[in-house]
Amino acid sequence: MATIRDVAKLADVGIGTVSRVISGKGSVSQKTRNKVNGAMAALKFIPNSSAQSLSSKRYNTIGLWGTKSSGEMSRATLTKIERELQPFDVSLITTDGERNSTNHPNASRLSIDNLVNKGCDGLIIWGSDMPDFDILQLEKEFPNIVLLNNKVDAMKDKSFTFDHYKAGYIAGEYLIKNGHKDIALITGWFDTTDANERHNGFIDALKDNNIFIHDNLIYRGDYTFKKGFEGANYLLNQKPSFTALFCANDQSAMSAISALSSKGVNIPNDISVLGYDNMNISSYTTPPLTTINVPVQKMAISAARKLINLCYGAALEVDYNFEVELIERQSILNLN
Amino acid sequence: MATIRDVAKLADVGIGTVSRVISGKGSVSQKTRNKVNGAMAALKFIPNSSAQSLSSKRYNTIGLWGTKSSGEMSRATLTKIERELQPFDVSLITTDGERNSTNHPNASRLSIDNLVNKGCDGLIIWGSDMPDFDILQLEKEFPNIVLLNNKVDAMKDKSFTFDHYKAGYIAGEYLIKNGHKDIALITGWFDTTDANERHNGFIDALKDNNIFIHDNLIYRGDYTFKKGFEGANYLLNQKPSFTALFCANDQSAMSAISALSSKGVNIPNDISVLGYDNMNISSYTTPPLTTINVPVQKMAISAARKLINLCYGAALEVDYNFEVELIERQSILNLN
DNA sequence: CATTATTATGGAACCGTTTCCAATTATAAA
DNA sequence: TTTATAATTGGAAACGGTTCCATAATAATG
Repeated sequence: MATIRDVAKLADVGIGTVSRVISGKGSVSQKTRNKVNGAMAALKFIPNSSAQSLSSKRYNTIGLWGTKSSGEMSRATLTKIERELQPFDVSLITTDGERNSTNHPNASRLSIDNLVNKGCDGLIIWGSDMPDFDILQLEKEFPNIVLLNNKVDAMKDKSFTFDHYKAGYIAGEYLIKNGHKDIALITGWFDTTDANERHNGFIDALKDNNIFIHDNLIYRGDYTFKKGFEGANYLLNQKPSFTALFCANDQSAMSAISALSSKGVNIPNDISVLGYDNMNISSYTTPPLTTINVPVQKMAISAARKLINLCYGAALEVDYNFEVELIERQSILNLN
Repeated sequence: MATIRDVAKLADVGIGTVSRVISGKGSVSQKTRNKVNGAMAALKFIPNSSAQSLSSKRYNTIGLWGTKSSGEMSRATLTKIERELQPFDVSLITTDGERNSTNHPNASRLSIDNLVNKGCDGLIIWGSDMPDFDILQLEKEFPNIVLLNNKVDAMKDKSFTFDHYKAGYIAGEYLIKNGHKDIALITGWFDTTDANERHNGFIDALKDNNIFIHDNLIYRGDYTFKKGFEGANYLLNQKPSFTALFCANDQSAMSAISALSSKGVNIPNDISVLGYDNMNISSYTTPPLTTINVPVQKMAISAARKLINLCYGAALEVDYNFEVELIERQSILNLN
């Protein structure tokens, strides 16, 4: 591997000059620049990134921290983020982060420290698996962080999320508007603010219309296909019966549809199903799923841009307003 | 940030000793070791990774190269790989790689070089989007590479894939065994050996039973939901009619089912659908999809292990035999 | 043409490790 | 006790860049 000194020797200039040509900073005459570029090409010179980082304290890398439960952490979204970073020659390190637990009360912070110590200029924290307190603490020590699909009030300009309460409310309203009164629920976990707000929004919408969900008709799921399937089977055996089912995400909705259909239930004629997320699959369930569109990818893009801004100072357009929207397809029957 | 010299001073030892304590290599008396550990803790010392890489030429990072078309490059598989790396304190850099095209005849190689120059000890190349010739060339310059879901004959010990031909053959045989003679196809792209072998295996199985697919019943897809949907609609309007449809992957199968169902076609009574991949979703389509299980995650794990072995010498158990298996669910009708 | 401001340039010093060798100390053998 | 051997230890040199400062070359000014 050729070093900057080899290049300097071949081009018959000083190492400082070579460095200036590489970085584009400082002034170099056109003539010398050409010489240097020629030498670099001849030697197939590639700057050593460790040496660059060591002396410049810039890593050209950003970290992404998220846990399994950020299930939406789909490859597609990662790709969107990578695309934003590419023009700045920044790459992405991903982690399979850990959330805190009783055994490991510090797990999330530790897995983040690992990432940071690896050397990254900034961090995207995906999802709400890290307690607000820890986030604020982290930000003090390492300010280049950005939250994706989570919000901390003291960090408004670094939070990229949308109104989960409103989303839940819209979902509830929609079912009511379509004449449903007997409603069942397959929930997700309740350990994130997101999940709670969404749930509250939904319940409030019903409440505002004097509709209440019977306890028997709430099934505690976990966003997986599996629980959606089991949940639907469970609910089918409950009293009272119901005409509409709201699922915490599209995955559970899809598997719920599958479970119901296999029991001879027709969707939406017998039971309507409403999803949440608007994943790719949801256009292709049978029948196509009516769901709430969550603009994850847009949020991801803005989060990435904000982080680039924080880390490298580039002034990029960043959006903070992400609208939730109900996507009507064919899994809801209008009872009116 | 404390440096190794700060630690040395506080512990009243030489920097070499500190380094030896950090790496665990070389001999240090227990007494000194304790002193040093104490000093490191007191100073919250964290070794600077750039400096380590610069002087040791070890990056503790491996790169993953794959393109969009490696659609299976799901988050779940990434996580499996990360899990294998974690014990070695190695992290994963992902790229949204580019395949070669007429405009960019060297795109794949360039995007790989970018990754390598970033500093990684090894590389996983996912899918068959890079021409064999380029792979062999790359291996000469950078031998720490491993192929996932692809095979190059001269690199048997670095190739982690399974017999795509056999998989295709099994698929074909299964349809025949179930009495199907009028068969339609939604294919993927044909620009990878995988895809071709799978296709050939399927066709050969039919051929061996004197069954031939009518040209009208082959729809050229691209593994997306979209094309699966369009393909199914297209095929429905073709003559001759068919009783079974084989899709190049589960995504197209799922959307094909959706398209067919929405036209009033009953699966499997009117038309049977066979998928390929055994993705998570395929248990939860309506009806659940019969499909070919492709052991991507197992392959990924072994690929990661082999790479760790190449890069860091650790002797890990590595598997090269990945069995394909037909998963019977409810999307195929037995006509016999 | 002399003087001043501006642009170019070379290279030492530094970033924070690892590695190696020489020197020292401890241990075992004689 | 002496000598040979092994275990520890310190620190210079090296890894390959960036940065800054002193100096040289060039351009602008009066």
